[in-house]
Amino acid sequence: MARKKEFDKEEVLAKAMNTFWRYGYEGTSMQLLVQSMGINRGSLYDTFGDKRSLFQSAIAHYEQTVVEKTIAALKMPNADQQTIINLFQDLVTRSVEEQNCYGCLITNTAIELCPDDAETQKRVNHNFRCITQAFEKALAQAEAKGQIKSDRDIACLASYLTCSLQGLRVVAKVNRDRETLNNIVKVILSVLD
Amino acid sequence: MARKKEFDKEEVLAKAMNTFWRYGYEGTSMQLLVQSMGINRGSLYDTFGDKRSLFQSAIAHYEQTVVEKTIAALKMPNADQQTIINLFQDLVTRSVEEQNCYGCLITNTAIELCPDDAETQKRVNHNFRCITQAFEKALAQAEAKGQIKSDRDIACLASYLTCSLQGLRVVAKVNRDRETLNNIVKVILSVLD
DNA sequence: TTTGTTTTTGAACAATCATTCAAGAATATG
DNA sequence: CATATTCTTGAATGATTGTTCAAAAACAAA
Repeated sequence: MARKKEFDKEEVLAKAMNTFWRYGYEGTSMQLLVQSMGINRGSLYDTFGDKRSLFQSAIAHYEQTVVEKTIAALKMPNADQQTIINLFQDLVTRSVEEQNCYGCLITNTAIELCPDDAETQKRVNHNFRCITQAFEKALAQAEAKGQIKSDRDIACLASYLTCSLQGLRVVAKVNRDRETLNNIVKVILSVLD
Repeated sequence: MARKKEFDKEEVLAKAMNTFWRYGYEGTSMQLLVQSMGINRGSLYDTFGDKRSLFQSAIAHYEQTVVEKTIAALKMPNADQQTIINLFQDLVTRSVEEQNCYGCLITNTAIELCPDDAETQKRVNHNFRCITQAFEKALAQAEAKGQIKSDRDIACLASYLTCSLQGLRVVAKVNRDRETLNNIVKVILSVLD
């Protein structure tokens, strides 16, 4: 009964996500978004609301795609200690090899907008809990397999791994030397022995 | 032979530092700086140059004051394992108790401006190395006292502690629950046993 | 084809951005 | 006191900020 949208909503949202990922919230102007998303100003506001709303949508999309993909292996029934090791080693590899290393959108957002923006803080917090829970699942299975001593507190270990992940993302922003990052990961993971 | 400055340069620089600390680089406008520093626009530009220059000065001042104060204990001749433990526990206490918790200016800057801004990246990198070196010194003395096994690689442990510090600052931005942070610190420090 | 609805378009908005500059005020030296 | 130098002041700059809106275009149903 009316005109059709000329663009795919999810597709342009992914582009907005990448722009925010690259330049941060304050560093991304609506003009830049118009260019990177490839749609008109009006269409942008009509579809996604104002800048803040678009950013929230972009974060949500990041959680559903990038984060979900990263922790998918941890949620598998066969996840164990090796899965955790792989996750950290993959992060090092990606940090070193990818030319455009923007870090993690969630980490970046935590630093830039929290704790001033309560809604965003809630979102980031929820995301950290999701990651921690995924670690818990893998850790529990690792313990069942006898890879981890049964007297260890799995919840604490999981929070620790999430924290270590954030630390690595900060360090990798300024130092992308493979050996340095590998050495750090070795020590991080030595806790699991 | 001329008029005197009506303000103390270091004093107003400290105010600028606090503003950047609170709002980030992009989030801080020159208007806000004029207000928070309490000097006129012209005086600001005349004394500190443009926004970017002022920011560099502010970071340098942060390193010389806040960071230096934090790692001073690690550099003492009697520094050892307990000194490291205290540093992490103090960070938790401050994160939980201080109403205005802006995190660490260096961490915030690493996330916001690196790796796009090469000069800033260099500066942050240098700062991380300073912290790591301070950890190394304390670790070496801890090893000499027999608090740490002699087969551990102290350089790796030091990089790891710096990384963990960054991770904690990210987590503390969104979760200021004392127990959670304490549990993470316990695991972080368990590496030193 | 006409009508009703939605999307696209691009100009326009006021507000804020970083930066500049000329004029006035203050101080130290001659 | 006169002069030279520096600092302060506040208005003004043009560019960019996020946001709005009316008109044109496209489509589906009548």
